[in-house]
Amino acid sequence: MSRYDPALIEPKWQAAWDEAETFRAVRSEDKPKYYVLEMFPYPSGRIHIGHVRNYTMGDVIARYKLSTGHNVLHPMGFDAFGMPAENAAMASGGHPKDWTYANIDTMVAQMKPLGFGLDWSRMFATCDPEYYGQQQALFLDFLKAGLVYRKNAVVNWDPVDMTVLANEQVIEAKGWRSGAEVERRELTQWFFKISDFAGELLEAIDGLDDWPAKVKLMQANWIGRSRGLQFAFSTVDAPEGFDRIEVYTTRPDTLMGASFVGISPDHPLARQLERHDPKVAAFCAEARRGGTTEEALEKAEKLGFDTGITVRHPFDTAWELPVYIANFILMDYGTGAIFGCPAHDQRDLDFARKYELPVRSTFEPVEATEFTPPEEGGPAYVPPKSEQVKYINGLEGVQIWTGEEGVERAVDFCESHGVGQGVTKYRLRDWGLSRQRYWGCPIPVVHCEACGTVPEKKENLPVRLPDDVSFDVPGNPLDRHPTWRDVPCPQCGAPAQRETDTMDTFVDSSWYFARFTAPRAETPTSMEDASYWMNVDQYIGGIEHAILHLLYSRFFARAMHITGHLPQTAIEPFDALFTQGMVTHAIYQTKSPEGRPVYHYPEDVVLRDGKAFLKDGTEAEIIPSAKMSKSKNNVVDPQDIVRTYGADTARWFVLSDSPPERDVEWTAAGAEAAHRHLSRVHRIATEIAGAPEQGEAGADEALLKAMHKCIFDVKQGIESFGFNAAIARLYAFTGTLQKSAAGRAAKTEAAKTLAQLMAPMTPHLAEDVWHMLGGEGLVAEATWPKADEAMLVEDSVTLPIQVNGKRRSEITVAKDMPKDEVEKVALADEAVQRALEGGAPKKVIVVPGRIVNVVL
RNA sequence: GCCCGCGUGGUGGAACGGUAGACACAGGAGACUUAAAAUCUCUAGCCGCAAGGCGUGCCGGUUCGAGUCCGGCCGCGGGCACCA
Repeated sequence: MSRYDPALIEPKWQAAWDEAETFRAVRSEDKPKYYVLEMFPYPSGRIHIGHVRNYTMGDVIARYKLSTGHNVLHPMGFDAFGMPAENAAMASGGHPKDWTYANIDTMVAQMKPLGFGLDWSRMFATCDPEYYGQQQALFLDFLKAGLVYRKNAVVNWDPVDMTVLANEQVIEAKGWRSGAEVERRELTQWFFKISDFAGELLEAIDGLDDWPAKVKLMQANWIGRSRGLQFAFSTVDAPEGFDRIEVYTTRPDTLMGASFVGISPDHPLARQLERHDPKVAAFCAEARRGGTTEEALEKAEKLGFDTGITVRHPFDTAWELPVYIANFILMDYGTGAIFGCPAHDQRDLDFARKYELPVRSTFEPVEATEFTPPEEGGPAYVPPKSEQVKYINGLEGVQIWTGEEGVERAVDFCESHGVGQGVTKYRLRDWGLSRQRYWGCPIPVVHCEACGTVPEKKENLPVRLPDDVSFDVPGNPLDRHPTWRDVPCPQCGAPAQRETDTMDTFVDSSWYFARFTAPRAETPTSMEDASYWMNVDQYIGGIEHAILHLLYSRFFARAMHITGHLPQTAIEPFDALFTQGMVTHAIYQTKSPEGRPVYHYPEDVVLRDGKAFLKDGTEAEIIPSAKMSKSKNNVVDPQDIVRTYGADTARWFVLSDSPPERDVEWTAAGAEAAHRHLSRVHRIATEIAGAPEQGEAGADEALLKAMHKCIFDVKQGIESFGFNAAIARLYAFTGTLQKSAAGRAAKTEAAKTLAQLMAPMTPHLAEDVWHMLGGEGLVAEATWPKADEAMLVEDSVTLPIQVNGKRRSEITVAKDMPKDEVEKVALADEAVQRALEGGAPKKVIVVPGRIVNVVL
């Protein structure tokens, strides 16, 4: 009798699938299509157990859909541009290209043994010139369609290395290499006009029925539609050309509580003042220090500079408000100027107290018990806008309105008095795509002294990255390349320079899903293929991409439609989205004599009675469920797992213990258990031949009934992403099969069905069992079993009996017993009688088929 | 700081508002074995001999009934526009 030997069977069945081209996606109209996609990986060097979980989930769906009669597209590629390749080149010489392609080779070699049902013939990397050339073509079409433009924007500037830093390279407001204090500096950069689509992208969220609600909420908040008032304050003693300051506010109802006007250090007025007043210049320079992230800005101390300029209140021209330059106001939002209402905004209140500005409430709680108004030292009063408040100092006398009513009324009032107008604004900013780096897709334009910014001609694409570059000095090698920049102007032929910025890597990942539908097309997409395969029916990836990647992709799909690269039906490219959790692993930690943590590899630790010991007997602290990280020595390598247990065990385990949307902790014991179970299934299958021809009375029927229940539950589990629940059912059914006294025919049928039900998760083992029991062809190509409804019905049901909501007993009754009968049986129950103490219940609630609750 | 999640036995987790702890790990007991491994059986939230009581991060609310819904807090995680 052969033992379960994954090292033997896994390569064998992988070869069989290759031979049969089982997973080659073929466009044909005879079957419905199904496109399943996992977020493609960055080629960091090795695949991670988290990848295994992600791709296994996709593979379960892909294989399941294949067995339900679909043409399945399940591709794989690499998101291959980005900083780590340049960092590697800086750290250890070499070229980003060599590093990246070597990593891709390694990772593909690690992925293949896992037996994913992927169409490898469609593979590409975003750093392939064939891919980024098409991306350049898209860029040129977007440019022509007015979807791209240039403007100034701030970057993190390292004044020592003289280079632009990514946010992650700014550590505590200092450059990661130089340690120099980072400055915000303006550069002219390229932008996609995503803000033109803000309203559309927001409204279309409603149609994304199969997206997680939290992702939709995050996107909606990110786009951030707000209703407010835009109006101008007239200034007193301001420089020429600044007789008005435009402000935008979402709280015009607090206008009578205004106490100052704040402008961004980058506001034109601040810029003007800066030119003539060294004190202003010093303040603005100080305000521009530190990183560019919203988090850094929010957490920085709120500072202001009194310009000495004042503005007149629109409803009381005798009332003058001071104008401050304030470091927390962004030029990108609204108009770069606000009015501050300290009573109803904590940040404004902190600011007012610091600079001794007046505080004046415009509304208070309807019932002002235990309320300390901000005037008297209380915190800013900021109730939800849906809550009713009492306007004591509003524009229209004393009123009780909700905040929403107050805002709408204030907009109407201001408009009717000629003070500004109601406007809808979005928080969403345009997408800056310029990166001052080498390892990215070159932006295909040329700067000509005579013609200005000129698009490269499409026939000259791809604009290839030069290979002869070095990374021994900071900055962008394209900038200092001796010849690459110099090209004739595509328009006039005069000497000109290429754009040296490359594209944000989010651009690469914003359309790869479309490219997979025709990966070798000579245009970015092929309409025929895109129309057939799009949309992605099921997209699977990490929650960390909830906002940017997914929003950019939604924008790109719209832009690609406008430029004729995608059909109208594909403007929402992902029909269903699933966000999976991480794979975590315990950290084993001891302390060095100096008290520093020392991390130990799992293989150097012995577990005993829930405690961890090193080889020398020292006990190590166990930190459970930690994100895997190389520096913490708690990374498990899929290759090791496959070598020890086989791919099926790895696949089974990553799906089994936790719901897919949550994190799962990798434990050696868990992997061990998964492997034991798979061996058991294999053994059961080999033993069926020895089962008696005739089973015990009723055993065949009981087994087949359990089988149909299992078919039903597993289908349910897979279709609802309840893989862990499906696996729990498969464990149970395996136990039933093992113990069954059924005859050989019934057992064979049950085991073959078990193989089919396990096939999406453990495809190699399933093929082996299927083949062993005389299944025809490949189980991967077999039709999914159908549950027989008649086998699912039970005739009696067990109901719990509660007394006052606490379970006291249970009764078993016929499934269709009428309510009043059930009530009678329940009341007759011994435990209920004891609780009643001879009295009558106040009420009896009978939920048919569910529960009985007796209320005393 | 802002936005979004999550929190259930020793552990991972299950549970259309309806028997909290399915399934699994670790543990305990037993069978088989000269012995071990492998395998199989039983057991198992906590306290308690038991009857019973207590239990889903904490406090409060809605409900006949709350892990699930609502409000407030605590802790952990994701995102915050140049990490991918």
